[in-house]
Amino acid sequence: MDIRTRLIDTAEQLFDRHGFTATGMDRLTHGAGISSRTLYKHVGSKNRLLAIVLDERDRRFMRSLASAVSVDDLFGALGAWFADEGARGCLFLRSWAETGGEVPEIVEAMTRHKARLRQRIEEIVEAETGRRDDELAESILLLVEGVTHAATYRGSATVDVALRAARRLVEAAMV
Amino acid sequence: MDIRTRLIDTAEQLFDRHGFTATGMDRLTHGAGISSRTLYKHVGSKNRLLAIVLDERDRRFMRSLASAVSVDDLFGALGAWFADEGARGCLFLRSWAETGGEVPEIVEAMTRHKARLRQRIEEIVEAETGRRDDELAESILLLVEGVTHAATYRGSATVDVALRAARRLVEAAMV
DNA sequence: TCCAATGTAAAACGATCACTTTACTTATGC
DNA sequence: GCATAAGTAAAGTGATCGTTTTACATTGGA
Repeated sequence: MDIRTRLIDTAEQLFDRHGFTATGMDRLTHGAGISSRTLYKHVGSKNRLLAIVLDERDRRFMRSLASAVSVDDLFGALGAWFADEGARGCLFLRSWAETGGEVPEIVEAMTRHKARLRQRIEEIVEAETGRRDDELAESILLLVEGVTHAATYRGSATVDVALRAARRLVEAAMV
Repeated sequence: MDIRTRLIDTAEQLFDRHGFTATGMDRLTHGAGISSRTLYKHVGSKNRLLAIVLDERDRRFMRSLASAVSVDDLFGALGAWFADEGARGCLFLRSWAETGGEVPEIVEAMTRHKARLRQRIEEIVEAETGRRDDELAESILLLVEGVTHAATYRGSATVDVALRAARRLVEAAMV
């Protein structure tokens, strides 16, 4: 496995499980099995490493939603994501908050991800209902954001609740 | 103003705006205008300070929901909270995640708060519909959690979207 | 009046932070 | 076959971390 990939995977896990600031560079180098010199050659700084981690996570997350054409698909994919990766809240928002919104590259990574997510939901809603519906898309976004955070303390059954609520909102918007 | 109150208020603002780990003890002592010796006499440790901050925030938050008997009241109170305090995501979940779920007193403060929130929503739903409805309450919780986090990047108009979605779910549950 | 409590300022604690540097080894490609 | 690139281990950078301690000032109640 490529050094850079190994580093980014390790960093994503450590940042997600223990927090960004709480994760020291030595934990990262030991975890990835590389020297600190190599780490800095590859990613330049801790902040930049986080930005790269977030971009990579965004790509992987969006890939998991790639084939979704209904809210059933959407929440199915979310449930699979939580089962695979765990549910500890949105890493993008957590990274943004932990750095006080003061690190531009992290603000941008968060903003990019959220814009893509919103766009993807818009597409799914259009595929499901046959027309654009901003209000419905925004409501579904709220349920997605809600289940992402509620699943951390109420467990994965919350995904089913979110799906049923989404279905109700779709039905209500169809008439 | 009481020293302890001043300390807790200062800590809540700094933790919320800049993150828990990123906030050093010197920022806290300077912010509250006290010596580090006094800080430690009063709260014992940084982790304990955070736990106290969270408990105090929970009391204040619950007080802001005290008179709510409908989803209109609920999301009205939420909108007022965001307007007063800003919207940077749930401080309880953020604190829990930043400390990796490894600090018992913070895990407990988060758990207590979420249990109270869930209970309060259950009561509001019962007041609105005239009967207990776990599924509806859980859906409203998802919208509350959703708007808490989506408002950080989509602004306060999201509160209205959440309210309209909640009304739809209430209507759908009434028939 | 004097003891105890409560506060301050400031230094010291050892640990750890992100990051750089030095000195050396190991591959790779022309 | 030899320069170049890419890696290692490990020491060192100065700053900052959370916390404790020392030495001293102020104050309120028995």
